[in-house]
Amino acid sequence: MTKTAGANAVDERLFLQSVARALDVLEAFAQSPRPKSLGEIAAATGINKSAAQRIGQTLLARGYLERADSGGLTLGRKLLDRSFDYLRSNPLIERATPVLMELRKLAGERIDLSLFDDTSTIYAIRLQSKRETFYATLPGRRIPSFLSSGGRSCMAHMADEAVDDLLMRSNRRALTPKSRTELPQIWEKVREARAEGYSWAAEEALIGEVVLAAAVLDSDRQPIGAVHIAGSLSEWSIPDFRRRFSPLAIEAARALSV
Amino acid sequence: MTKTAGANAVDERLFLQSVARALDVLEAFAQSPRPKSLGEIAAATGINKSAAQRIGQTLLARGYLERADSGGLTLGRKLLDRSFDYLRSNPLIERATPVLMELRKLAGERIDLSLFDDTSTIYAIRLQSKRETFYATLPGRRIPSFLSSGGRSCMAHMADEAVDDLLMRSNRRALTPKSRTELPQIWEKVREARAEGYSWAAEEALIGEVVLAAAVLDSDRQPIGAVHIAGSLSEWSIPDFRRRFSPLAIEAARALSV
DNA sequence: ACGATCGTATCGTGCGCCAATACCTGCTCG
DNA sequence: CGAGCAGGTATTGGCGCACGATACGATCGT
Repeated sequence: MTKTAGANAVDERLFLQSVARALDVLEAFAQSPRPKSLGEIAAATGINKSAAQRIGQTLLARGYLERADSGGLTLGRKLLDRSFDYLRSNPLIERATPVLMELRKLAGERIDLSLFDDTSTIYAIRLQSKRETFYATLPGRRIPSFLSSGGRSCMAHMADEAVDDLLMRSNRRALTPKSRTELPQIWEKVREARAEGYSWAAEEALIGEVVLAAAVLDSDRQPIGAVHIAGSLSEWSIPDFRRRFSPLAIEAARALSV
Repeated sequence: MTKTAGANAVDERLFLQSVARALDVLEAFAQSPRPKSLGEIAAATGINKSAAQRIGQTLLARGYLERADSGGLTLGRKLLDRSFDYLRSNPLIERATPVLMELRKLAGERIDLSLFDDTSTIYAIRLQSKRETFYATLPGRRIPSFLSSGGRSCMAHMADEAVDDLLMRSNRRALTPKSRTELPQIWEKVREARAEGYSWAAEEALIGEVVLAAAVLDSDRQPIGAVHIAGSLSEWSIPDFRRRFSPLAIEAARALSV
């Protein structure tokens, strides 16, 4: 449970305990999304049963929790509304959508837009390819920045110290046997991304998958996200894939920058 | 702002005011997703500036709000995590994903999975078609049940009185000139859906679009969602579209039921 | 029949939140 | 140039909301 410390710290006296607890309850489902009883919620969040009851009832009344068939509580549909509002509110996503649709038509492969969020990277928009058979590539998924091509392409636009700092704070756990977890290996990819203008990764997050990504920059030239193109190694060699799609990703990312 | 009244009412004494207010703040962005100042938030939610400040700081610290460039507050990326958790937690979505992917490969048109939520219908999964050019079809979008093919296909599985009740509670505002807003017109479509096993709608939500949908039922034979297939009227005549895709939608919905 | 665990309900107390207020800063006016 | 406004930030005393212990009936599995 990273506390999002430092970046946006807040005066303790302005911090609402009950609101934070309510968020704790919702976040408790991140670890295991199964329905939970009041007792489980209390245990998972470290609050007592009474508080869990009150928070549960409140979130239930508002639709952020729902009764499960089992009698327990599950996450509620209202959460989708809030994430919809977020997607609408983000100007990058608004202007990215048509560009990404066009890109997918052109490339014919899966296109993702990821948002750079420090040590992790969030897939915000996912446009499946025609022959996609991989399991649930849901929007909202987070991937560690250090092993995603999108994260590395963003790091390529950061100062060396900032990259080092990010990598030090990352929990560098491998997702596949091919995941690069050692600092020199990752730095090598970051430098490559700086030279080439994009980054690529083969089977570092998912076996059989090759991805390349180019960073999207804001008006201060800071990376805010990346455009990904993902394909299957059963259909492409890595050199062919890079040669064919890297110009497309770079061009799309450039169009979305600033 | 429907209050989700009745369905899950709650003892007032267990209702946490500050949690509800925090949710009010997040929901305030639904009306207009632009960044808001503390004053705007206070005005939009009916709380005073002090409370808005405290709630804002708390949600900011947790990542559910972020500072906008302008200095105001916007929705935060953390909202995407919660909606991701919801999607993972919903068993229908889990088992639907591979089926829908297969369906899209087969149909070649846009596929949606919607969740039936009383007077409105939420698009939970959206698989774009190759030639999709329509503007941003984001997941989490809500459409009134009465004019969506998915909503009507769900109504077809409800008792007459329940349908009447739902329609009476709906705000039957047209989205396009072709939207059916009068009760007899809607009932006609519901009866048609009962007879055919699916429902269709042409240009009732979006000009140039034809959609058909079949309901997904739970173990109690209650409708919980629908499988949609959407195409463009520039490519299909309505009879051709119905003839070709209705069996696919019905079959997929049946596979997902129970 | 039983203990365990579920959700629900009650209640007195304490402290966490309330709202008013003041402060500082950067605007945009006249 | 200074008044005026709206922005975010910080402080405070007092009230009332939320706290947590506790108890209740229902439903399980044994």
